[in-house]
Amino acid sequence: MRTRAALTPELIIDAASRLAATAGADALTVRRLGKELGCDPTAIYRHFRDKDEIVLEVADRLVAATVEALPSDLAWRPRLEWLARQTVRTFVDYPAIAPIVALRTTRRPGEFRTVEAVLGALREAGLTDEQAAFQHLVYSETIFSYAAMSSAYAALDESSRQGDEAAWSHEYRALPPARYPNIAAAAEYLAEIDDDMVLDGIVQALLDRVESLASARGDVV
Amino acid sequence: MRTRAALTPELIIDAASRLAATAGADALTVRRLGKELGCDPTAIYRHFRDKDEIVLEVADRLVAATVEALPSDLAWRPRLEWLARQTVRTFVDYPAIAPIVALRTTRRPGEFRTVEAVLGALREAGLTDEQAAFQHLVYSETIFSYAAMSSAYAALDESSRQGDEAAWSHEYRALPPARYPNIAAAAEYLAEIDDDMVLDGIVQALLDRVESLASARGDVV
DNA sequence: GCGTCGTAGTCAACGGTGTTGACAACACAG
DNA sequence: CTGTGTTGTCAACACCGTTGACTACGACGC
Repeated sequence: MRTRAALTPELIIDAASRLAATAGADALTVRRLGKELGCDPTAIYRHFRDKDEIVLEVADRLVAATVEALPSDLAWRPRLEWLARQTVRTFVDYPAIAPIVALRTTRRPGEFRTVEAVLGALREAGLTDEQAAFQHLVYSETIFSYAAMSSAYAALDESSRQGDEAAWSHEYRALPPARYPNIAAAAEYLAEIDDDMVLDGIVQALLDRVESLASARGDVV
Repeated sequence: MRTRAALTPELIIDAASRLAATAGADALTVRRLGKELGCDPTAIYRHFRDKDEIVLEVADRLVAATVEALPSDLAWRPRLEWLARQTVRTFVDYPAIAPIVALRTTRRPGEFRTVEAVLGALREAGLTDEQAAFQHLVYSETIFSYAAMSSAYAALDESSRQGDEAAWSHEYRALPPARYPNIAAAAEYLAEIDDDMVLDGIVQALLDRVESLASARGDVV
């Protein structure tokens, strides 16, 4: 049974990436990985200590691909806007690894380069090194968490998602206005807001704050 | 075996809440729930269709308790700041249900009252109904995602968490400055930023934006 | 060329998860 | 007193990540 090419970390990560790209947050399992590679599932443990290590590797690959595609000819603000949108898109496309990327530090090249890029944009905006360090964390934790949540939401089964959307368009409108006056006033608008608009709103708030910090500093100097 | 009080949805949710309050994201399992109640795990399925329904119920109870504790004598801005902090705290205390609350609409009383409270604060700030609807989503999605991520992070095993903290204080400082000039400039500050500060930074950015929208509107009128 | 040795793959198994279907025991209505 | 329907029990299913024993292979020293 030596016809198949020998297993390598490279091959395993490739297969894991393919699985993670398929729908469903639980698409990436060791048993499926074995089937995809045409070997016994436990053979994988000869090359990786545990599943976590595989997921971190796939994660960093995605992060690296994202920052690599970052257009360098943009000003700092559209650059960070692009990065936020692309991050959410990548997370939604790879639901199996999204939660891991969001809360773990991979400590791998892709992450280093992303941190470097974000810090660069913030310093370009005119922040001090200390401000840049802080706003970097504010920006990336916010975007990462939001992307992870979007991803998890997109990976929900159809029925749960439909229920959630119906809530905004129907149930919230049907609440008694006497007890919920604010909802009554806002209900007609709530149903029309989609995810992209919310992300835009978040990014705008974060980057407005960066601009105001930068200009305040500019005034002092 | 009828000495034990008969099972009710109420009793089950109580037990589930107790389990969810213990450490670990996977503290709440059907089998443990059975043990806690002193009955066979599958008896629970006589009262709830599946585990998801239980988790949603526990989740809404927490949301309700949070909004109930909201001090009403605060101005709109400190009120939203309090709500954000308390939400994160609750999520961290109940790691088992945090991811669910963050991305699902529970469509239950606790959620309604929270939405009502946030919308009320935003309208008080001076936003139009449409702006309030939009900023409500921006605020709550951001806070919920961030809280869910904090919760998941807090529920990590000690070793992973230590690795992550060591990354900021050691590995990022050890990167070659030639290739990572921005990280080199910011490294000394990165290690000193803690989670509370980041949350403050996020909330500040969001609410500054609300204020600027409100004052822009005030100018026009 | 032969023996040895480490390693990569296989296999069975463990303990865990949510969930289902058959069965029994009870409370209650007629 | 006899159904009847609800409620708890039990065994089982199909998964999950992971471990330990076993085996077959390639490479190396002599």
